[in-house]
Amino acid sequence: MPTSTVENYLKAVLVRSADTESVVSTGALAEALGVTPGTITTMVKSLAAQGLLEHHPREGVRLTREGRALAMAVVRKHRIVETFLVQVLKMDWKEVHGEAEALEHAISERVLARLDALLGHPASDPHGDPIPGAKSPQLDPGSGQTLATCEPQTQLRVERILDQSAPFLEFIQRTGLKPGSRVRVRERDRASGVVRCELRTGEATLGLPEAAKIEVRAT
Amino acid sequence: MPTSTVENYLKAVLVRSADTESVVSTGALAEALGVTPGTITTMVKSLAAQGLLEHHPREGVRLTREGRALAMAVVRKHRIVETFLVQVLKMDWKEVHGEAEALEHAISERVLARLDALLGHPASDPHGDPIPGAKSPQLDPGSGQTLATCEPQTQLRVERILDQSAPFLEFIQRTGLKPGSRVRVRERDRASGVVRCELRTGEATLGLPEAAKIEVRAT
DNA sequence: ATTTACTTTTTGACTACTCAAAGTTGTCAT
DNA sequence: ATGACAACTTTGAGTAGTCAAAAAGTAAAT
Ligand SMILES: [Mn+2]
Ligand SMILES: [Mn+2]
Ligand SMILES: [Mn+2]
Ligand SMILES: [Mn+2]
Repeated sequence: MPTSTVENYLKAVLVRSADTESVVSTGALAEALGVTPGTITTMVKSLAAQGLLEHHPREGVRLTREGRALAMAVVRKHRIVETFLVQVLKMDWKEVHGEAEALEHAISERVLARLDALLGHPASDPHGDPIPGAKSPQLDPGSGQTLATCEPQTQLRVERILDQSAPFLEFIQRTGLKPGSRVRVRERDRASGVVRCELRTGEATLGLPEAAKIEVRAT
Repeated sequence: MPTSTVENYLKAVLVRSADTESVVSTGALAEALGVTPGTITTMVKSLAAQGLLEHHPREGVRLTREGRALAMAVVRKHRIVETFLVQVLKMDWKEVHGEAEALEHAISERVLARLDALLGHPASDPHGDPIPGAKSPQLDPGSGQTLATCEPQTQLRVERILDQSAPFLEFIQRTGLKPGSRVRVRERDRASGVVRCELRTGEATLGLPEAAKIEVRAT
């Protein structure tokens, strides 16, 4: 069985890989995992020796099929656990990430299947991130549209929150925006970078960089 | 934060300590934890250095207040998780122990409190083992009566299953006996060691050693 | 073609946990 | 007392994961 360290490393590579071709730099992994660059190099060589990824020295790292499958299973656990914590245990969706970070390594396939059934086989987690299927292990296409790039005045639905840092989740919680919310961009000022949105419960004002972190889809 | 290894060691000491006075032998711990005796000696010295237990060389080991509190918290998590797995996820009560063995180290106090509330603050787990309270951290008094020692012909209630090995759980599952079951001992043959019990759904026959592993209380 | 700055890798060291095998010690039967 | 034996501890070694600091490579700026 892979250790939780190994699972965390592979997951970090997965969520930072745009496509199957691209490599992820060791520096980015060091940053993401909160360890020194030397540690990444050491670990990456060990993971490569185990056939979980390819190390292209001074270039970066790419998952093998096996490594990707393992990482995807971890992501699936993480997102189902988050969904459970929010929907069943009624926890705040801005505090579940940390809990899931530990639980994703302790949940067996058997328990996972039960949770998934209890939740009605959800397609996305509380942040709007897609849950890779049990059999169809594929990751997010993503509409690519955000509040910063969408057509103004059209009816939109918030799909997912791209930035899941604590301060940003805190911020949008106050605006009332969350996955599933209906919104329409009222006005977007190129110069000042202000985006004003109308939503069911009132109005929200955010800056352009913030608007870019909220993925939407036309309805 | 203590590692899960430390938590498992302390828990193993706790559940093998009759009272606060008695010591647990390192050999018993090696057996229980599935490691060599030398490993226990090494770890025990390290735990003693951390103030979690006292090591009396060649005698045994005793938890400190701090070590006992930590171990009790782990037992509480273990038993609440088991209860959750059975009551909410409808898992088989003979397969939840292994799952809880891992989850007990990954559940935060916050999640624990939510689970506890969801379950209605249960007093005992699916095997009948008492759940130490959040504030009143105390462990099982236990009636001490078993199907092997109780008064025959009286109305009894199964309190807990003392032997939780897979084969025994498998066995009593077939008999229909489980915590909460009503039973009456019909006949107990000293010579052959056969104990015949009457229960709601029929009759169960077990050997004396098996009967000793089922704790009951008069109703 | 050098220099500079930045990233990545290497090296040496340390903690936590574990085992196999050798060494001790306490107890109990002679 | 004297062994003999079982239980326990010590020793030496190995894996996994980590860091600090030194070394090496890359690429852009001069
Ligand atoms: Mn994790
Ligand atoms: Mn999420
Ligand atoms: Mn455990
Ligand atoms: Mn139990």
